[in-house]
Amino acid sequence: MKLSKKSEYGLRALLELTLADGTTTLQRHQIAERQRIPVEFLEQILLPLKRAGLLSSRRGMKGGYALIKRPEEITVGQVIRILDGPLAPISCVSKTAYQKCPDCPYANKAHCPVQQVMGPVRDAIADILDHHTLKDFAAGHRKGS
Amino acid sequence: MKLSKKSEYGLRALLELTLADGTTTLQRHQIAERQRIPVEFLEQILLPLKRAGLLSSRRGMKGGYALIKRPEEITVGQVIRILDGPLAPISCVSKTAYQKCPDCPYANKAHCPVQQVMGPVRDAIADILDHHTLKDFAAGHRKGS
DNA sequence: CAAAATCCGAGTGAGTTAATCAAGAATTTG
DNA sequence: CAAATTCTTGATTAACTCACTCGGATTTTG
Repeated sequence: MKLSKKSEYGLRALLELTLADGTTTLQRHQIAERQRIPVEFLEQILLPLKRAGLLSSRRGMKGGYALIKRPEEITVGQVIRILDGPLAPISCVSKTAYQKCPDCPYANKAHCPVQQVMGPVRDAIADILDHHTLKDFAAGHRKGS
Repeated sequence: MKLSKKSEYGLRALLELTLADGTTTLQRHQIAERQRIPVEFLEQILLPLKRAGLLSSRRGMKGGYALIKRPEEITVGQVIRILDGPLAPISCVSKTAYQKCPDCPYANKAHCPVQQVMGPVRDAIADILDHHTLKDFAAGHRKGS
């Protein structure tokens, strides 16, 4: 039940980009400094987010990254799925990537006790993360500083 | 966000013990066979559960394991905490094992965006797992077979 | 005492995580 | 055009975790 550094950094990076949204693009090292993320690691986080269509990038001297979508259109769940894969705590209750447990003795899904507990857990997690957008994320932050 | 094999096996093992509750004690290999768990691995799962006071054991020829508490007194959350540690997806939102993230730039807990999202996630997970007992676990199973 | 069972610590191989490095391609500035 | 800056991409790595595995000690029964 753990959130990876990758996802954590990814969310914090997107937060920085949200705060700058519309005004400027941000460069790797700016994001990295502000959020204390190792630059080279950040690099490999921004790439999949770009490929997923969340942000754009420009190379060269005045390059950098910027959000493509609006903050209220990007959910935390989306980001975590891109960086870390399915939200489900066990693959047999995943909706986006269902997979039978190889050694599970319960042929019938409905009768597997693990699924009966973990199904609702998956739904609860997804429900929160898929309804929490970058906008909310940034809002909480602004209130603080 | 993943449930370990250890916890999964632990829950399945406790299910077997619940089904046998009152009638007999079960031995490692019986549990292992019925739930298709490697015996030696099962061993190191049952031990901490014993130390936590969930079950008793007897050594020697007519030995085995049995539940100490009643199934409705043991929650899934408890079991997972014993075997895998805190439920929280990130230590800074854990209630049983809070720890500041070493590199988090947000001094004030209330203003950290990560905590604002993950706090509710932790609560939702704990709420489900701490209200789901072994009795429920076994009930779903019985209905099936 | 011998057989059968749990107890317990240590070890191991594969895989994942969190970075790090280096070479390359695009873009802008002078 | 050349140099500087920045993103792009793939490879590599060190540390750690996961899922077992093993060997030996202890306890109980027959």
